[in-house]
Amino acid sequence: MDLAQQFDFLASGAVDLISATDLRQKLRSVDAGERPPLRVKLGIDPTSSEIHLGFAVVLRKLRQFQDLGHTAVLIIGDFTAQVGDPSGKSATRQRLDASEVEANAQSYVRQICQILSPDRLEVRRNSEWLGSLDVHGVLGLTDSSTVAQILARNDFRARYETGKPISLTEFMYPLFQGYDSVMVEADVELGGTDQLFNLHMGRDLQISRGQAAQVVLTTPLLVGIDSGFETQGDGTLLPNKMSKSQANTVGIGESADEQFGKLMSMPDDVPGDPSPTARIERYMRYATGWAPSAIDSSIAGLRGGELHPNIAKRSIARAVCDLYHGSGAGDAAEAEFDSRFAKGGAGRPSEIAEFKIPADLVDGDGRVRMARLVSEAGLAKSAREAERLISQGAVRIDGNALAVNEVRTVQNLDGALLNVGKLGWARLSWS
RNA sequence: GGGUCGGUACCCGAGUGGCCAAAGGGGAUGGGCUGUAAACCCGUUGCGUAUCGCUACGUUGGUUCGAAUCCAACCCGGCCCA
Repeated sequence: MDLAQQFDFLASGAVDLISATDLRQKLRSVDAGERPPLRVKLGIDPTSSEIHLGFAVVLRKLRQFQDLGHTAVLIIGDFTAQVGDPSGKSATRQRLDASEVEANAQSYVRQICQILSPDRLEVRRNSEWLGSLDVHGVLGLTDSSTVAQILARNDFRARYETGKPISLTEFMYPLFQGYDSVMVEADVELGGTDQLFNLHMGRDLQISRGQAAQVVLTTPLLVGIDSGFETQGDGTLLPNKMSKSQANTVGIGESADEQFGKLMSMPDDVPGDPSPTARIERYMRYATGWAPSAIDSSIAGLRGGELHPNIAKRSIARAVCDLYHGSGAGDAAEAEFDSRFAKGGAGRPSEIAEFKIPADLVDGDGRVRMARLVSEAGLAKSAREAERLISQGAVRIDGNALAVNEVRTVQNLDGALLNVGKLGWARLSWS
């Protein structure tokens, strides 16, 4: 690739690029052999154990830098996770303890290797330098910014105006993230658009420490698979981004069947977006890895009515499965999906976990306490909830709804198929 | 530090001595309709070998036959003043 192509490749899909000139300049220096490949930083706070499709957007951008020979510097925010990033938050985030953070960090590194190349990858933890920062060091960070600057951020302002608490540690967060850039001497930092302020902080701190300012490149946020949204002060609707705290994620480490099912069940549209197929369009752009020309023609088809939304979703779901489980995984997941849910399908998954009936649920005459059985099998949160489900006819044994006070014995339950609602299945056994 | 308002279930929020396991909404969930989509309609939504018990309205005590509700102290948050 020549320089212009490199630039276009890296800048494609970016929301903010600060600045294009800087990036061109840096690429030119590398190309001319005047400096080593770029150090491209991406920070991730190990606040949950799963990487989802939303974060994959920026990870794949990082991969593109790797593919051009640059170095990916992945910062595991094991220190900052215990501070809590306020970005996009409307409430104070719960702080995590060190052991949770460590477990999440290890899980992250495993999953990230599904996207990043292990070559040209540098993984650092920010406790390395933040953990030993003394009061002098902290004060040195604070004098490069003002309360007004930080308070001007939308997420802080909204909380301030509605009387929600903002902790001082959250105020510090952008500084810590910026300091990471100084410590790893980042040439470029990537992030979602909600990270723009934090990324800018990195530039400011680098300049104040005599380094060249990093290039900042942000990628779009992916909406979640739910239909939720928040109404902003000016009345516009802000759909939920994909986020663990909203429980609207599709994890890259989830099974292909789960991914497929989740993607099929998401709404087509997005609150506040006029296109009735807006969500489908966004997933095409940000989750599939398709070529821009293919995406454009599919979207035209959706809008023109030649492409049915259901067909489009199937394509997206197949693409995602193929991306994270290897070519062919999408077809297999789709076949499984159809056998379960399409008309005339068996209605159940091809593989069902076995559940041994616990002895303490069986009385002297061999009768089994059904409500407890359903909850012990993990198909209801409590026996009480299981009772409700039974009364609603949602609990089936070998396909037949269980009546409220119906008596079942271990003998006739051994080997039976227990099913709750559309998704809960277990093969019972007794030994 | 002073003043003042507040802390209710997963979330938002009503309730200010018994009719309160606590209105309403969101979310979730069972079902109908469908494209396992949305919208829409109906049901459910603390736990427990259960016509009863336990836990729950910031915490701990107290008043009362009886407390989310009244009183005291304490903890936490918002706002105003310093």
